[in-house]
Amino acid sequence: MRDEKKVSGAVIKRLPKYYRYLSVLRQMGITRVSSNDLSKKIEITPSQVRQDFFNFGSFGLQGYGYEVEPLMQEIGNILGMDQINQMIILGAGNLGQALANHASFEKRGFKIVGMFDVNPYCIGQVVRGIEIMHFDSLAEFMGRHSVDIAVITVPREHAREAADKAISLGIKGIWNFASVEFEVPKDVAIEHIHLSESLMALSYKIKENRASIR
Amino acid sequence: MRDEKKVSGAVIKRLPKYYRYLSVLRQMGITRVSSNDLSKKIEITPSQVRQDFFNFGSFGLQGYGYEVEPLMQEIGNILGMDQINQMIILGAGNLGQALANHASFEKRGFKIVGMFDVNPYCIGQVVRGIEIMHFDSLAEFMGRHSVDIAVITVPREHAREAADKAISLGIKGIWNFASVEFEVPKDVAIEHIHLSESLMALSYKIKENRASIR
DNA sequence: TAGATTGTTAATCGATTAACAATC
DNA sequence: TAGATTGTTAATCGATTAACAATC
Repeated sequence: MRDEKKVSGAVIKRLPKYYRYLSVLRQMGITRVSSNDLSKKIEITPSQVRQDFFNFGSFGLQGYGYEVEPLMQEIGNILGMDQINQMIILGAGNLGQALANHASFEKRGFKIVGMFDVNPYCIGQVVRGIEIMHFDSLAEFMGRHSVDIAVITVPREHAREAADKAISLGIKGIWNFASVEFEVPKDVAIEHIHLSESLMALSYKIKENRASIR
Repeated sequence: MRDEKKVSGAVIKRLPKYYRYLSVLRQMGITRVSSNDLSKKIEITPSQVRQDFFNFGSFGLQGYGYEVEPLMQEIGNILGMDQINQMIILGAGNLGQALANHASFEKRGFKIVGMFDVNPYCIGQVVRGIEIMHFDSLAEFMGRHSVDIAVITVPREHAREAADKAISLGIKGIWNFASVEFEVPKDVAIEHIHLSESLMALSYKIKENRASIR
């Protein structure tokens, strides 16, 4: 890994795309790929593919291209797919349960180990083998388990509180679905899924398309 | 609106953030805000706030700042919040139902008018007042209703098929939750929510944090 | 070897930031 | 009027693209 200079967010956002497409190629039995092939699928230039990889080392062979399997492995390692991330879901409502049922996360090494809520109605229910526990037992649970990621699917007004609690208990990353932005300590990673922002951007694009037709 | 030159995606992504923060200010009864105030909350520079608005016109008053209410109105209009977008949900599984239950979309003018699936078990069920219909009746339904947006929450392998169907029936925008990327005609807008990509980016950040601690 | 394609440096482009005149 | 803050142009920075030598 080229040390020191930090890799830009734009590059990181593309890595999973490479990873996904490489897994498709592998499934198709294709063992070799060029930066040109990759670039077409991800809709960027071949230059950028090579520039992106260059941030982390050299994974190809001049005059030949890249071996699919080892390249996928390398990118996977960069992304941390070589280790399992244990997750808890804070907020076992519709969205929380939908995420718990999303089998493909587990295939990628993201394992849900607990779900928490305050609603007495859903506590004790079992979703995909995971029992929904009361939020009050979170501290005790995290004492017994090594949890890496907290998924925040509680209502907006409780999001910060849930995140703060998880952080104080030593969480490493937060995957936030509540439409609030909050600050976290530098050593806690955070990714936001802002559904309504995405929807508003879509609305903008639709409006723009309508305007350009007229 | 400054015509001709297309507004960059980065700007569009920030508009909903301004909009959201303005709605918070309004709720707090604050009527006036400066680019400096706004910039602190969105974590950008005051320059960028003004530059962003400059793409669309001038909404402020020199020496004074911006009136919260009218500014929010303007940004809302740019984003198309002045009209209602009718949505259908294709795929009434956990995620589809979670989105249907997400009340805040409707407050922003995104109205779910139908849900579709192929699973006989869920067809006929009613979620938040919306009956789940069979996918086969989609064409007939869209003939009777004016639908703007299709939300794709079917499994990955059926995503393209569902999108193609909706496009052929005249959909204006696609909100895609399936982890596949597909091409759509230029006059169809699309926004992707790539959950596993976000999760992988989170994994990267966590790994990076761990590395920098050592 | 000849052809191909990477790794890597240099050039370009676009987005962000700075500066400041306009003006409330 | 004096002070403040926008609107807008110019400077800077970073990311993307191009180019090409290295080399398989």
